[in-house]
Amino acid sequence: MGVTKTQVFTDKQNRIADLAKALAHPARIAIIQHLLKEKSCVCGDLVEVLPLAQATVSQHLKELKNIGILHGEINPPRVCYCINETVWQEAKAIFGEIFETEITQQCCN
Amino acid sequence: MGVTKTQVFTDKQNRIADLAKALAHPARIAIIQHLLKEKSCVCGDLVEVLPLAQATVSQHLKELKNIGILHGEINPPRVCYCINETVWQEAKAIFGEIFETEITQQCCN
DNA sequence: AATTCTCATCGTATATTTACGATTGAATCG
DNA sequence: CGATTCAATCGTAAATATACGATGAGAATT
Repeated sequence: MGVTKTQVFTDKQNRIADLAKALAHPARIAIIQHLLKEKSCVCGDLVEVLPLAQATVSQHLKELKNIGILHGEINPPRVCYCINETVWQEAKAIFGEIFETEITQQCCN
Repeated sequence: MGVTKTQVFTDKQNRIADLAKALAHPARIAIIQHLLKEKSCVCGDLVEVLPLAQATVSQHLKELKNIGILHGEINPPRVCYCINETVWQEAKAIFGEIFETEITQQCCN
């Protein structure tokens, strides 16, 4: 995309947007769903589950790691991924806060 | 970005990703927050609130309209925007479902 | 009819995203 | 040591996103 003018928004707005961006791809949703459901969280398993090349899966994992949602643990010769509970709770709270708002106003009357 | 291979993912995974993508920019978060908080939802008000050009705001509004989160009501010479409660509830349910999952497994032990 | 107001759209420059093959790095196995 | 395995990274092509000035469309006002 182009350059997002992050500096003109609040830290919180930027954080919400970043967390949402991490969820803004079906492959990453699939990765998260898999990690929530299965015990196995080895990278190779994800490559089998997802119909994407290994390099692409690795790239998606990197994004999820960068935002903090996942962390990987090297367990040679494999790498085990799991959800970072702290960030997961943060995301849960942030989205929960947004959606808890009741839509009171009937706009445009 | 590149081409997302949407056809290899489930409809639900794609829908979640699309809704997340709508939230994946601080300007759109700011727009939604404003619409949740204020009564006024006229486009011009948003242009004043956001430190972005009118064309840019209009573009963000269009994206939120496309995904269904907002709808606009022409009220000459203004356009009044409001949150589409149906889609809002859908998003609330979808994200709620994801985050309600308990993280049981202590991965990589 | 001309002006003004509000907002959408066009055109465009630039940056980022997605995807994949190829390669590299690290560690185990034979 | 050489071969193999697993995963990250590199390099790259193509598509998409962001931002903004300029222009266009529609309606009310002067």
